[in-house]
Amino acid sequence: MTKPKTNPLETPAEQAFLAQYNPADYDRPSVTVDIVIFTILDNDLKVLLVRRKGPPYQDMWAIPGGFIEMNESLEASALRELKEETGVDQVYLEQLYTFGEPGRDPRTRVITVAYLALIEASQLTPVQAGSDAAEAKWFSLYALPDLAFDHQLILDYALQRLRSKLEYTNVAFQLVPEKFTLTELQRIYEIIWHEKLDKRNFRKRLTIRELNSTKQDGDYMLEELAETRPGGNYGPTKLYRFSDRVEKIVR
Amino acid sequence: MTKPKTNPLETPAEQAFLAQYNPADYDRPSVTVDIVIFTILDNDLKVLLVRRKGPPYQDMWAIPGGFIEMNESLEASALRELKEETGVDQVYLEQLYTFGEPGRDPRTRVITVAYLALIEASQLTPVQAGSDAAEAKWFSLYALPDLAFDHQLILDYALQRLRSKLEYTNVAFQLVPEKFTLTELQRIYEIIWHEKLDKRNFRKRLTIRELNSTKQDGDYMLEELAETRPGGNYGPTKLYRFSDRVEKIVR
DNA sequence: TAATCAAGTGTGAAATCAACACTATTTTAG
DNA sequence: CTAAAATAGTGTTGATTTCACACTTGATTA
Repeated sequence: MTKPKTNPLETPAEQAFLAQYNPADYDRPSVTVDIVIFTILDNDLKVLLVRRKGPPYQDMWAIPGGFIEMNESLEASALRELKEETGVDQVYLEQLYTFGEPGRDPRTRVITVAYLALIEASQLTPVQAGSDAAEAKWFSLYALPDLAFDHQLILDYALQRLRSKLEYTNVAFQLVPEKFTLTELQRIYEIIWHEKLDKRNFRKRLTIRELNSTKQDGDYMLEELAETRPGGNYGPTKLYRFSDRVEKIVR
Repeated sequence: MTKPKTNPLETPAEQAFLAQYNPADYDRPSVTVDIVIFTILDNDLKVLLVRRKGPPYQDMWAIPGGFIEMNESLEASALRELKEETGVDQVYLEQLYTFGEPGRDPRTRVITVAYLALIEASQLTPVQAGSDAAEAKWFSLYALPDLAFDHQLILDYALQRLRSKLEYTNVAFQLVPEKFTLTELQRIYEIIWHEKLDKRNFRKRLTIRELNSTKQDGDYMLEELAETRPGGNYGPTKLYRFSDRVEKIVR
């Protein structure tokens, strides 16, 4: 178990000795948490990037993140970073993948646990979205700058995950305001998948998934409201909402 | 970005300073890799566990694993541990999840990157499977002992992943010998899902999936052989094999 | 007030899924 | 050696799901 050496042959005595070793005695990598934060803004899928203030990769854009603290869970760490960057803390958050190639940070060995967060645009105050005090900016996923470290890889991974998750879960709900029209919901899918969907089939699938999913845990309910969109739209425009917003989807 | 402190307000000068900090200066957790190794043995789904030789959790069973080395990728680390435990190194290996709750190891902060490995029973030499030099043993997933650390949680997670992966990929191929009958393949599914499948539907789905999947990357081909099983079976027994065994499935 | 724009709604053909039973061949037991 | 037992192998039907496809209604805007 507690084998710090590659040597495959050890006497029982050696094994017992090694097993008692304190893990704190060994070389340890740094561990960071990076968060891919997606939102839908201006009819486009955007990701939040921050500009690096110092080397390495000075002035390049990067996924926000930081070192974990010793008494903090990975998820708490991700939430803390997220709050620091966006001011928001009620979001969908999911662990994505852990990247740990030895050369990925030129300074030292850094292992990063990547998270995926979805936040709804209206939760962002204009200050956070626009301010450059922290020099953070939303980028379209289809017009990205060169990224620091292996962050392009992480982003690719995140997009892939988001797309496939959209197929069999209700994560899209996290990207839509409290009240919305079905057309707005459809746009979310179209933007993320980058393809046009058929309106009638989309609505049909929604009600079918609705019925199937309701039997499960982590419920939600697509609820038709009596209200109608105040202004700015055409035709009859029913509003909907999700009565039980999903806190978190296990997988 | 490179913020080791929680203090959310920093002057630009402070930020620039922090950005230059060497990550090696900070508190670092220990990082381990744990591997959930599944195989099918005796008509049952088994996982390899090792008995702990020292505290904490002395004498309890645990998922094999160990500390990563500083110049080794996470995957290489997992492969090394796998080879040490089983002698096998040509296996399906997939990153599962990273567990990092502060209290999960009583000694110090230990973050573990869990991997899932599938190995085919015939690749195991009787020595590794039976020897207790390393005190490793295969346990049925349906008759597990109490496990050290949060390893039960990791195992639950792994089983869940395996089951769902079986639905939309061909990972089962990793658990079957070079040549096999369709009935044997079906048993793999039945054992893992813990439910009986319809023979005709199973075979039909196989050929359908076959046709669909072949268009993709990471191809495989279910190939019918002229041979027949030498002995020990009833009826006509066609043998099959996968002509291009899958190295690795991305997800 | 006429023209434009998006909302909203149903059907049929094709593919997929789920349930279901018998015959042929080999092994094993008497 | 012959009968009984065990497993291999094979299609059809009805139900469900998927996909393609077009017109009417109502609000906005010129």
